[in-house]
Amino acid sequence: MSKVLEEKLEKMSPEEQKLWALRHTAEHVLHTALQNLYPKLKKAMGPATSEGFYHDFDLDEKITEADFPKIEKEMQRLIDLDLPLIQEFVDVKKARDIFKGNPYKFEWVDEIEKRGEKFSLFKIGDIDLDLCSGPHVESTGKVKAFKLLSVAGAYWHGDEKNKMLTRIYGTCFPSKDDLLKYLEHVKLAKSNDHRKLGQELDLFCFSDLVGKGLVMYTPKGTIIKNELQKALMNACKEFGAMEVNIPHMAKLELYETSGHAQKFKDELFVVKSHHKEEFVLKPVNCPHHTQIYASRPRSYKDLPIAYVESTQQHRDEKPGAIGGLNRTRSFEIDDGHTFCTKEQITEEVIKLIKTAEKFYKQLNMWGNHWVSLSFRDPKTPEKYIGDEKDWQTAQKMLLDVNKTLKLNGKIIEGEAALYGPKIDIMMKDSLNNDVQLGTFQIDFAMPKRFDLKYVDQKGKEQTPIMIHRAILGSYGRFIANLLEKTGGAFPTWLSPVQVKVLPISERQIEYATEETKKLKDVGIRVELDDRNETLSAKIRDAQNEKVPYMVILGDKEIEKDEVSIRNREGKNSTMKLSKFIDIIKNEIENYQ
RNA sequence: GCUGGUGUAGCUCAGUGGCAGAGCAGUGGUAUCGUAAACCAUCGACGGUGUUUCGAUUACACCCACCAGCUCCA
Repeated sequence: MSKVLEEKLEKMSPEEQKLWALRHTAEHVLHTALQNLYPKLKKAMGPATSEGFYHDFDLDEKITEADFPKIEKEMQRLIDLDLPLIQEFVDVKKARDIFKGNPYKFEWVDEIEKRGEKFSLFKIGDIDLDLCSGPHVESTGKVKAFKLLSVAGAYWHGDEKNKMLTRIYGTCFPSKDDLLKYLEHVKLAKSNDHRKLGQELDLFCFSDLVGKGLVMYTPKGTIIKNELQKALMNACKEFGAMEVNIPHMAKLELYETSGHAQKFKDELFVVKSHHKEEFVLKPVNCPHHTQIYASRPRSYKDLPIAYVESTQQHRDEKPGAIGGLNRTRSFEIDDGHTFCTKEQITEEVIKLIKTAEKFYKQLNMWGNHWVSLSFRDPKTPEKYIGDEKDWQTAQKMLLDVNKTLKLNGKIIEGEAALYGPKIDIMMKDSLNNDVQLGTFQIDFAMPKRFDLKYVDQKGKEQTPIMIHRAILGSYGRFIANLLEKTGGAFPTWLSPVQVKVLPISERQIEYATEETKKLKDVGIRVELDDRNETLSAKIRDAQNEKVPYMVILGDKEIEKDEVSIRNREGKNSTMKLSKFIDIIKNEIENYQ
């Protein structure tokens, strides 16, 4: 068994290990069934995953979901035969003999030979023999509830230079009940897809005329974005950050100096001037911020200097990478850079992450996340800039921060930024994919490349360190995630419409207009539903819009000079309008 | 960019090699209504460009957009 797999299994509970073995067996059943149905197919590889399993194979014939019933039937046949899974060990020669004509398995054989491990094979009855170190359940009959989910392409070894194989995803559970529950859960999560909710709640849109991956926020979506921005900028100013503002383009030279141009040249938008000049739309803000820092001499007494702004960035992403609000070609982020001494780094990062924690907690998002310690991949040093020693120092600092703040971060090698390691706040989206929101990055390299300086106590010039940071990251991604978590029922302070006034009949419209104005005058976002509809219809619509409060006005309310309040949970109460204003104002202020 | 799929009205969905259908929304009316959909009428669409065909929304090709996955993500 490979070291990686061994470590992975060690971390699992006995139940998880059992499920893993079951899914792994289901995967063998899948590839055996495929081999039976498509004799020309070349098996490549297939593991169990946290959600199920998949198998990658090479086949000229096209396979679509329409073929699933046929494949599932063959799988069921193998399951019904209740074939035992038997482990065998062979030598190199035998292994090469068995997988003759299959370059993928040959590669595994070479790899295993190089590692000096034993050639372990698993046999399903007498039908299938595959290179595999297990573990498995004892027989195919143990696979009680499985389902094929989707078919997709996947590069061999995950490298786009390699051939694209066909991948079939499936899942498997100990019982039919568990499987159904899982499928139901997936369906529910998909119904909370931010793209669907954004359309339904009228928050943002796209246009073919404007272009792919270019989002536009509607008035309601803009309210959410602006409220987040206000709250965030206030939070940042609490620890002394100063707002700055930069243009959306710069000369290519700026990014050649920072190192971005070399690494991301295919993703830069180029803007041509009529004066023989060429600019690029800014893909990041750090280089601009270094130039604000560099605009005057700095003393150690000035440090740390923290710049922050909410601003758009533009990246010409590969078409296949674009989707919804999670990856657009123009997006706003809350970006900031702290210039400090080496000694100040840890304290500054801690301060920033604490700010983020507070911000996420306000929105009930702290706890849904996991923390990635995104370190560099020591195997591919060419992907990064800066000194080896600085990287080690920075990564050590992030480990300390992780420990101090009990972030429970996972080290992910290869996820670092070009110039330094990061601590990333990660969330799951409605499709269970990881998305990065907040990020905190230590950068020794860029200040050197821009030749940034400060004067220390002894009057000597020193190079500062840069901390790149975003608390919520991209507003689009953040709003998408918040939408998927809340189903669109935003807290009152973020709700585009906080109160909807519903007169019961035409008789109350005049009165309702006055009450609406009173609410508007105290800064509450309120709408009057004066359509010629029944109360039930108005409530239904307001409910679907996820409006936190409805103010219902009929003859009774007018007579008593009171309002009837219905919240979006369906609870009713009656009170004076002034009292309602106090309650809602209080709720909004306490949130922020 | 790659593999596979999808594209019919603002939204959700039918349907067809020969006049494209519904529900909701919108608009005009009637009812003046008490906590999740009143009633009647009415407007509105085959993503684009070519090809085959007497005739293409339907078949084919290309383009565009969207979806899932892979790759990428400063």
